[in-house]
Amino acid sequence: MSTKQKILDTAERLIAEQGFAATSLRQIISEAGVNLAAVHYHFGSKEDLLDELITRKAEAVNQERHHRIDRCEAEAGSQPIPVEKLLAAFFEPMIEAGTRNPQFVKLMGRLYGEGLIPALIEKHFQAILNRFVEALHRSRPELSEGELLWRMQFTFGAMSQAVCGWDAFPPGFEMRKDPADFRLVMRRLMTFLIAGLRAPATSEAAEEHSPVSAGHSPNNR
Amino acid sequence: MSTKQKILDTAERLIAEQGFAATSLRQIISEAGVNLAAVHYHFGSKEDLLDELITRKAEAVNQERHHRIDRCEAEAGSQPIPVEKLLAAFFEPMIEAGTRNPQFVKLMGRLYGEGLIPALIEKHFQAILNRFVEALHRSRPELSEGELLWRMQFTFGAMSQAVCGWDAFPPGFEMRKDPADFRLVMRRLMTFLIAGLRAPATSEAAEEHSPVSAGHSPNNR
DNA sequence: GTCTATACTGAGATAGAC
DNA sequence: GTCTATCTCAGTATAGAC
Repeated sequence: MSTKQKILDTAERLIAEQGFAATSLRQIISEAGVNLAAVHYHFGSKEDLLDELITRKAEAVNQERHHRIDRCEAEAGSQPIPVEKLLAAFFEPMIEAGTRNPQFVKLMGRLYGEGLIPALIEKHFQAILNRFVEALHRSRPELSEGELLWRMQFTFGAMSQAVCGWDAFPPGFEMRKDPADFRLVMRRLMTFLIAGLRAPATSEAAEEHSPVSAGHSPNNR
Repeated sequence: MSTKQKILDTAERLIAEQGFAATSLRQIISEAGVNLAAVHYHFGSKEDLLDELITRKAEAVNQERHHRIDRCEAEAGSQPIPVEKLLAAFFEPMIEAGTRNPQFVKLMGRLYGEGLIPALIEKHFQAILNRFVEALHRSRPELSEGELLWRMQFTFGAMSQAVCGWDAFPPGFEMRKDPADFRLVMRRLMTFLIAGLRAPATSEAAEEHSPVSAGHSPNNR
């Protein structure tokens, strides 16, 4: 295996396990059995190494996402795409990738949570995110753009916690794991997100006495 | 103002703006106008400084959370607490704190996203999280413990993105901000989360062809 | 083109003078 | 309580071996 491959594989594993900031280049090169300067020869910097890691996996996932949304739009004709189909188009390619290689998806979740390197997010996900939001806008035209964007933000926040797996659980809960595998967790995530995205619009009027429970009739559950 | 106070205030501001990893002690002491060793004298380490930051604000918020859940339980008697009341009991104290001091809430959101220092999360939030999950369990007894814990995880993932504010938005979307203030965003978050937490249980049976859209009838939206 | 050795700057941490 | 000096380890840069 080439030096470059050894670095990429080791980095992917360690960053998925520990996060980006917590993983030093020296740990990576030590476990990969290569020289420190080889990293900068092949990648330029730690951040550029991360960029390569994302590129080599995310491109395929994002292409598949575009194809699935294409198909949804073809099926729907002039109708909006149902929210659950849109979510499936976005998440299933990631789930497939994660089933084959859990490390990569975990790495992506960590990066999103760490708020890492906005330029990387932009470079690799700007296009597909735009498409997702615009399709969502057609599915939920009664939502303001502001509310739509925020729901997207909530969606990816929930996702990032989901794909990080049990690692991200608060200590004390992690011992209560059930044997849920990755795909079951993803289905639970979809259940949660579909309901959240389908929720009626939040009233924009300020409400002094019940400021945070707008848009819901007070019933049980 | 005492050296200790100057360090705490400057650290809170900078960490809220930049994140924990991205904020160096040297930047903090430079802006606070104190000596580097003073940080270690007063706090011991960068991590312990963070601990103090959390302690001085989170205690009050968590106490208020306990009081609100107490009141909900008293009102509900032997009945389960409705999900939206439980969420309000958990989030409104944070929203009040964030309205008075946006920096602190933003800092907490960043920490949660960064996956920072599980021991800190455990120390400051274990008790209240347990209470939240147990009350949620009574409200949604038909959900397995696994699904319940995951929904809690999704909930806090969404929350962490929400309180970080527009800072966490992918570049390209941040320019499309509407003038949503903190309280409106929080109400949108509640709308989203209440719907997600109320969603019917996800079927645990493996489904080969529609693996991620279980628990939902295929209708529009 | 690839990789090694080594040095540079800035990070957090610590010992000890005052 | 405070500050200087110093330690180790991080990411980075470069000169040169092969």
